[in-house]
Amino acid sequence: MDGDNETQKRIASSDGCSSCSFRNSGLCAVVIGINPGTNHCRKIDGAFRARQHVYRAGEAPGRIMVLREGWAAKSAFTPDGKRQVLSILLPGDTVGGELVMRSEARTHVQALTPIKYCAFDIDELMASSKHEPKFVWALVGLCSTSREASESRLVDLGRRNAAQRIVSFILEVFERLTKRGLADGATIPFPLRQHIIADALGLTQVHVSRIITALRKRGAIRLTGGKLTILDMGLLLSDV
Amino acid sequence: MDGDNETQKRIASSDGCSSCSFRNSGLCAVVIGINPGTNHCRKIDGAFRARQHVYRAGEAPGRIMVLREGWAAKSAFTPDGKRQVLSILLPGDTVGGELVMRSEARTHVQALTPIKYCAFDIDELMASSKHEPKFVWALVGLCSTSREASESRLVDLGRRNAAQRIVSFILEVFERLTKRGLADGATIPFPLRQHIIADALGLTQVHVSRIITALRKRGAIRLTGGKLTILDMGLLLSDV
DNA sequence: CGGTTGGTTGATATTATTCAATGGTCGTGG
DNA sequence: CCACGACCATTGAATAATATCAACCAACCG
Repeated sequence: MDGDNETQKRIASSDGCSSCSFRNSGLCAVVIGINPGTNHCRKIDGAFRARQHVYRAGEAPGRIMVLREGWAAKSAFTPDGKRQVLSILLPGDTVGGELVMRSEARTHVQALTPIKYCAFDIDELMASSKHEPKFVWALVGLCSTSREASESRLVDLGRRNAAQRIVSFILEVFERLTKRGLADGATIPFPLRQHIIADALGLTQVHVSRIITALRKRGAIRLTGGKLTILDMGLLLSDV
Repeated sequence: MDGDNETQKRIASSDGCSSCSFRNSGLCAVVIGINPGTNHCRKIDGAFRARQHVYRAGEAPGRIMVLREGWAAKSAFTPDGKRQVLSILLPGDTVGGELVMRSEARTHVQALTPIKYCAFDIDELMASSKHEPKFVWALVGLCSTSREASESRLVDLGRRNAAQRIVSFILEVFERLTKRGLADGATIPFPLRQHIIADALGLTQVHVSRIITALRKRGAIRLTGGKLTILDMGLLLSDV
């Protein structure tokens, strides 16, 4: 589908955590809490270029990652090659939480922009934390959050039309970025191609184009140069 | 939407577990393992009639249940009242696992047939098991399984047509029942109304009717009297 | 400069919905 | 036993939503 060659550069920086804005949230907070001291838990920093695969279905990456910068998409493919994007991964998101339960990935994760991540070795993590209820609860939290996200996407795909899906998709991304402090008022970074949005929402790129054009003409949003601004929330919600 | 009156009968049978076919699987096995002895963990047996709500979004049922008999559906509703069935619950399934993370339900669970269940009080369960890694891992397992199910449904809704969705839905149910020993060869109980199937797959009841009719005419399945038989797996898969 | 990627637009085709009518099944009460 | 109502399934015709096909444009990059 796209010939990338898995050449992520790995930087052996033993602790970028102190400067990381996600050190106090999600998985990182728990891991750092459980393995205190300077060298909480061995990890590897790394990066991928836009469009590279982080891992593919069937692979066993053996590590769980936290996105530090950039966006990625987790997707599944039908036997006849159609793609369904299961979730959009934003900075601060955990990638590969599923690998704790089954070492072999069933989904593909692909970088949508250049990304930087930090990775924990699953075996080590399990060895040191398997019996730590705090750690396991963190996994429950991660899984539960992403299940809720899948379920609300399910409602979108099953029972809402194209315009409603796109609006609720935009709002979801908007809120997630805002919570992480990555929004600038009503403006968020929005590097997604229409094709990805289409594959996330069960639509075609052409149809996504039409609807986004309509939203723009209506004056509900501005979307240029990888930035999206919500100009009028009322108008945006007018057909949801 | 439907005037039911929550009149579940509660039978104070302190231990139906010894005769329960699900005592060695899923949540029950873990709870029994953690709280050994005759009275492993206080629980309540109960029943609902077909169509009754087990709980509604916004309620805090305060207990987690295991379905012993009968089928149920977990659904969400859009603001304009459309229903999306998130999952079909079969005998042996855990109902309300989500309530461990947030006490207030965000989904509705409704009995599709008369059901019997057995319920654990969440507070008690948490008090005795919160720090038991085995218990928490069981939650990870439950959540993870249902997330995978949501995700594969997501692929159906996003990227497959009506016929493909219906076939894969039938096969999913077939496999789940078979795993639990509730199938009789190629025949399974199938008490689902077309309207429920439609709401699970993002279709209309009318369209479900057409497609099932087509599957019957083609000789792929037999479906009468609440029983479904797969007559020809090849034919069934011919448009998937 | 030419190739590639991403986006827009129009014409047309397909898929699924909506509306509407009809018949079957099942339980309940006379 | 039959009549009744509630629920469920089937079918046809008309319509709406979305996909497909195809052309074109703009931006970007080596």
